[in-house]
Amino acid sequence: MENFINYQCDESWERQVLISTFQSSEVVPTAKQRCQANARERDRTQNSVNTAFNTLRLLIPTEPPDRKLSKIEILRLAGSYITHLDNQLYTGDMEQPCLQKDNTDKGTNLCTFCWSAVKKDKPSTPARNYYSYKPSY
DNA sequence: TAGGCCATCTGGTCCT
DNA sequence: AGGACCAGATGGCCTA
Repeated sequence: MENFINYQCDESWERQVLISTFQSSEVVPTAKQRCQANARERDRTQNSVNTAFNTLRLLIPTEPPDRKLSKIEILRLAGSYITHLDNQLYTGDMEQPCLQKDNTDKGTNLCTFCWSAVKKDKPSTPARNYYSYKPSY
């Protein structure tokens, strides 16, 4: 019969708790390393991934500015916003709303950020009034 | 209550 | 060998 020690992470998930003792020299480090890896992965997700999402979120203009966005919304809107800025950079006209091809490739639509500026009925400065959020990507 | 979103765990792969 | 990164699975929470 194999012998091993049965560990579980404690309630704070920071350390191993000895549940029961058996005999096996192989299982012990594996369980401890697993909890350590879990902790590293939590830290990476919270401190690295989520911080990156939060940083990116701050660069996306919305109305209201603190509007809650999901992660997929952040990614999609960031892409749309980059396209919007690229269009304005390409035309060199910050006053003229930029156009984007729609998904069906059958025509063009006003881009999300210019659309938002128009919707706010402040056409004089569209480049600075794209803070409304329309959930179309 | 179903669906969306998220945090966490887990095992695999890659890198140092 | 150990850590970083990644993707899949799972369960909890929230909202329409």
